[in-house]
Amino acid sequence: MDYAGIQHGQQQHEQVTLVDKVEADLLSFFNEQQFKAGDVIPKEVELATQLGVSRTVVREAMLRLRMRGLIDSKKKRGTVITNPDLLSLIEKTMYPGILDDQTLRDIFELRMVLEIGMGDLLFERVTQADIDELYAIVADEPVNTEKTIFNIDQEVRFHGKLYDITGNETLRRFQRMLLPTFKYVHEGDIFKKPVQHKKFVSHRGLVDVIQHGNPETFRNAMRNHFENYFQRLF
Amino acid sequence: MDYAGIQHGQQQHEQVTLVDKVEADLLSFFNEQQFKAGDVIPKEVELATQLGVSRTVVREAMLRLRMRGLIDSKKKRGTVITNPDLLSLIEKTMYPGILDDQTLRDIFELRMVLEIGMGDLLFERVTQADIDELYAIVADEPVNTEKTIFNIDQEVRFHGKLYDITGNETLRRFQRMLLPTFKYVHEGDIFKKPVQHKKFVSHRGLVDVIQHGNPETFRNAMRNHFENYFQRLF
DNA sequence: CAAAAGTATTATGTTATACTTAATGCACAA
DNA sequence: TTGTGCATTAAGTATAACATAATACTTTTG
Repeated sequence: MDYAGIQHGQQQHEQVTLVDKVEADLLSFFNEQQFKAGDVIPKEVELATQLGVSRTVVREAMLRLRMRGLIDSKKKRGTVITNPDLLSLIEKTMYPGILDDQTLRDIFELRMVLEIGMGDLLFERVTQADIDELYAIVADEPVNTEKTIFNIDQEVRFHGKLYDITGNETLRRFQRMLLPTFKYVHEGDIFKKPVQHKKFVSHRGLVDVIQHGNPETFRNAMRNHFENYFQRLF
Repeated sequence: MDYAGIQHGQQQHEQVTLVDKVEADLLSFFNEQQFKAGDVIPKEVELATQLGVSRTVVREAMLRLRMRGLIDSKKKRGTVITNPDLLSLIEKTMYPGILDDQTLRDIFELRMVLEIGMGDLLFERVTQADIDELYAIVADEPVNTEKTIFNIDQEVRFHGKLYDITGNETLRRFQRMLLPTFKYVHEGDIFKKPVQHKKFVSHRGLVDVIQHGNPETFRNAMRNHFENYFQRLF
């Protein structure tokens, strides 16, 4: 594993700027002072003079911290430490227009990996009410003809419910985060050939497996459900 | 799904600041102009006058974009569009001290979901060289006694290699991102009972499956490999 | 005397300007 | 042709001043 040369931050050209240093300084300072959520930190000018830099630099560094959800600033009250919200940040970045095709493809794969692998969580936490809801969702679907019209909203509703059932909030956040890319993939031309919307295992089939099967049969069913995507990707 | 009230950005107090607007403006501008990686964007002063704001505001907005890996600035050359670096940002924020226990538990589950679900990618892209390398890694491991000493570095090497094999860069980044939490989980007391380090399926067993099995048998083997974790979580 | 209205203060948000630094390109010399 | 050096350019940094909004304080008024 060659991690050398990986640019970890925002500065791809080795330019360790003053703001970078101040950002790190502030972080270690907060750590030293054992600041916890809600605590007010010194005002910008104080930090600036104390660190021997201009207020501009301090502001830019704090802007980054604020962006990472580490602090929150209000007008007169000053700036306070907050609990970081890990994923909200990526959620914003994750809009597909700016992602290159390879990353989109990666994300699409990632989605399938998640849904195939979630079997155990699903079976551990699913309730009969959940299953009923899933049946209700698939009941809305058009009759299972050979090639049903692909309905993206149905798709999202169904698979979204699966994520809900896992009870894993982080997982659900990830799904919400990846969601925008799916529509894009379906509408775009990531796949060479158009996606066949004939499902090997239908949504209804998956619910049946959840009702009567076990994690292992679910994994296989979900894998089969994704068959045409896999064929296109590989 | 109730998305109302979700605080999406960095400004928790509804203060939509000028920088926020300019940030969004710049993004849509880049999108309009169909900028792709490598393209140079107008210089700060131009953008400032064009948008009718001060250079400072433009700079702060661009600082955020740079932080998100969307642009990269050099001294004379100006600022260019780059492929967004989705995850490096979180990687930095993801240090476990600030995550609550539930999130840590969620992340741990997520890891297992990923590794169980990655079977198909693995088999599609694994080479004999990869398998040899995996065998080399497990060869370093202590002899498989009933309760082997749990070696976190071995663990990381082995499972990290699996992520590498998938050839999915996004997936690998996720792993690197989640990595710090694993050590924390093992050292901390997330689990009620101490983790039994006896593996149901050993690392060597997994390699054997990769050599001779298929995605389905791999998923089951990996599930089994995680058995003691599952027992502890559920 | 207490509640409301108004005023002062304060810390962040924003603007403007000037200076510093490093990379690029061009010109001139070897 | 090659290489050195200077001018130029655009980002990085610094400073000062004003705008804005939230808080604290004071005054008015019932």
